[in-house]
Amino acid sequence: MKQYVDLFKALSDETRLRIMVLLSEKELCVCQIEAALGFSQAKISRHLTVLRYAGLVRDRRDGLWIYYSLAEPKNKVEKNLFKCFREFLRKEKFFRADLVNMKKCIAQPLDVIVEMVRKS
Amino acid sequence: MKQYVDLFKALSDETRLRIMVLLSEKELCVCQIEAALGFSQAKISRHLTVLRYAGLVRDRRDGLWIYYSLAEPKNKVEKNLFKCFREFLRKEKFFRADLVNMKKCIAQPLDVIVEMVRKS
DNA sequence: GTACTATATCTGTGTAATCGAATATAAAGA
DNA sequence: TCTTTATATTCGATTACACAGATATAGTAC
Repeated sequence: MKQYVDLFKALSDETRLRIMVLLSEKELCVCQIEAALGFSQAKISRHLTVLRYAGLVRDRRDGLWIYYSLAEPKNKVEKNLFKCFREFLRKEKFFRADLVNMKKCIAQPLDVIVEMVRKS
Repeated sequence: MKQYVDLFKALSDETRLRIMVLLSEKELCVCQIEAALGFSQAKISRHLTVLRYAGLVRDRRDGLWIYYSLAEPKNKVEKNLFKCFREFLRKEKFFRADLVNMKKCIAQPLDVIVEMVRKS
């Protein structure tokens, strides 16, 4: 029971929904998500922790960079939700805008992205 | 965007999840939900208001009694979620227990249910 | 009209979630 | 070892949510 409540609670926040749509497209490192959404490092990191705790995403370290991606769905509800992200939510205009912005960001190397984010 | 956040927020509470599973089985009036879950009238009513505001349920008045049922899904995400309730969540043991209890309750006439609920 | 009843809403209170700003951690390179 | 850097966590303040108990509303019956 708590498992499902936590699942929906993790998704009941705008920032986390936007992160989930981005990750359903592609594995991303924290600074790339930061740049794509234009939020502070602390904010992104905190929300990633919530998603990780709910078992929706997993992380992989590569030196200083930490990459996040969608986790394997643990049940049929999660499987269906992931399908919703990949097939339906990404088509909504606000999420499309995030994806376009993300594509633009990740075209640049990581250290350039970080510098860009720090500036603003 | 807010539409989807509200959708998941409405589902991120144990009482509301349990109500949704009950309603995905059958239209029910407030006192029947009250009896099936064993919560106070005010608590059930408050949560039904949240679900109604999120557009997940609709109500129908019949004299003094007000019946609730699942609303028509407004998009593919809702459609998929309703399918999750009907096909997957109802098979989990805690939700099964609610359904069994609900069946037992609704076998009695409404006024008997109300009397029963008031006693405890 | 009054009395009654099923449901909705308000009020006050405790708890949990979110935020920005500051600080801590862990890996890399010198 | 010392410095730098990407990410995580803590702190204090604010806001949102859930609850019980009391009250209001809207229908029924007389």
